[in-house]
Amino acid sequence: MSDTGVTVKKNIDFSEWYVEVVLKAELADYAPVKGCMIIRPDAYAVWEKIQEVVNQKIKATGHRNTYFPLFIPEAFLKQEAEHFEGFTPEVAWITQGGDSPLEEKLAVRPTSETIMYSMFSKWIRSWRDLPLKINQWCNIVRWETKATKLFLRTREFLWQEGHTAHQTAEECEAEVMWALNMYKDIIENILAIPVLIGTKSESEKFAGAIYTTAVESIMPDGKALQMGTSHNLGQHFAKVFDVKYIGEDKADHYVWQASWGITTRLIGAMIMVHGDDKGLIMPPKVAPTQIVIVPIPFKGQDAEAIAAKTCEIAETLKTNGLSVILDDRQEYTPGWKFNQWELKGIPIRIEIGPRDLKNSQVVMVRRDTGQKIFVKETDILNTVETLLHDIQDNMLTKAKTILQEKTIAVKSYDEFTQIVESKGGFVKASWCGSSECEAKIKEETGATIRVIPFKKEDLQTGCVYCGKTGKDVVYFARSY
RNA sequence: GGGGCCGUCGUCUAGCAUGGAUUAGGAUACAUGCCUGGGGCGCAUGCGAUCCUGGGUUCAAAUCCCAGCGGCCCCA
Repeated sequence: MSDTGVTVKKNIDFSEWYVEVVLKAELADYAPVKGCMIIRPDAYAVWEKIQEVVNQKIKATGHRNTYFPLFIPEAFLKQEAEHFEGFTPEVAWITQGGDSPLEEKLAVRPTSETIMYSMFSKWIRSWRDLPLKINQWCNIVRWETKATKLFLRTREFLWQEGHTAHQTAEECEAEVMWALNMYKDIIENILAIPVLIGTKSESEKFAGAIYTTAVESIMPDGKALQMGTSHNLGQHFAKVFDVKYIGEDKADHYVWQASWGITTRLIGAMIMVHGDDKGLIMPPKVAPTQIVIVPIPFKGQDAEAIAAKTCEIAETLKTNGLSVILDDRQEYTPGWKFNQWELKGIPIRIEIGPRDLKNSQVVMVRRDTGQKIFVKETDILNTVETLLHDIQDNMLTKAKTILQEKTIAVKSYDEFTQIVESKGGFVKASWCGSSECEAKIKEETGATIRVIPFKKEDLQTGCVYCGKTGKDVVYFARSY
């Protein structure tokens, strides 16, 4: 047994498991610069798949892609006080160009609200220019000081940021919810990760927003992970960047704005939620390779027939739009290849050996359950398509069970701390709405409010911390 | 923010306590040839190391000391 495979069990040492899967499945690597990562082809392909789906959804609703500069003048960031205060601890600055110091230092964008809206004020003149709905795919930098965690916490990462301007508060609010639901849909249906949605508390909201909505999920170690955010910026930025339009009523009005984003973090979530002791498990809808075909050749004339058959099947699958690898490498044994492709998380493996040739069949093995199925040659295409759907469904179902198991409603603070400190997960509790209680809970347990759900609930108890009338039932958790 | 652990061929690691002779050793990977092939196959040969970086101590440093860089874990 070599150490090319994962050497620790997911439920024994989760952190180590995660590092090994990421490195050994060749998803990413540490860069020579602290806090930075290299996204390798298999992971980048997942990102491209996410981009494809997001692009399709945002374009269908009239958003267009753009590109804004990486550098933001200091004055812009300072324009909106709360925004500046929120981001300044983790902004990277450029203070010198070539040999000469800059007169005004430039921020490496931590997010693009300010530079974008400075342009919005130039572009928006009349109500006919609205809504303005743009998006950009880019890298951003947030100068983290904590330990690097590939995909989850790096100083530079990739994301998508949508920015819109509207005539009315209602329309803006609808945009915020539209983006949030789009994220929920993609994350659940493409990445097979079930999520909670809701708003963030005052202390957790985006710096400069009126309110922030978020998509949150729970990881197998009981920590929550924010999967995407959609902010209602109201008119805060419009007022400081002077983004105004002349309305049908001939009067000047400030626009209402929304911004929303998802990041390459999603890939980290996918790895954590779905992987097992053998390595990665890719949801079929994002898998760069959906099927791997492994010939089982024996010496003698069968070998050629098997090779021909595997080629033929690979071609058929490819022409039907499936992504296939035919692993006909001579230097590895079938068993070795099985392990390798399982590590990489390919959803379906097809084996073809002499026995199968004789019986006009193939062996299919699904990555999520390990189940072996004998399939008649004539049924291959149908079975593959059914299986891919089943695997996708099964992965979501499994993940939903985990989410359920890891969501526990509590009525007392004792119960609360006990759960947060033992198994973690989402702890559902009443909260009076005060940021003092929220801060105390964070200080004492490390748990923060992940979301305040849109659907009001009543646990029939007062605030889990102070006992006063519960305003909302919210989800707490320690988080990444 | 606080504490701890770690860094030696591509990878995993021995050596470090008690400084010098192991030529810095092994495994794995890689290359070549043969052999194998339904769960990490075997044999042979070969290639492969600024012992993380910089300084210090010493006749002598992978080994001891200091600083830095990078990674991991725990606590808040």
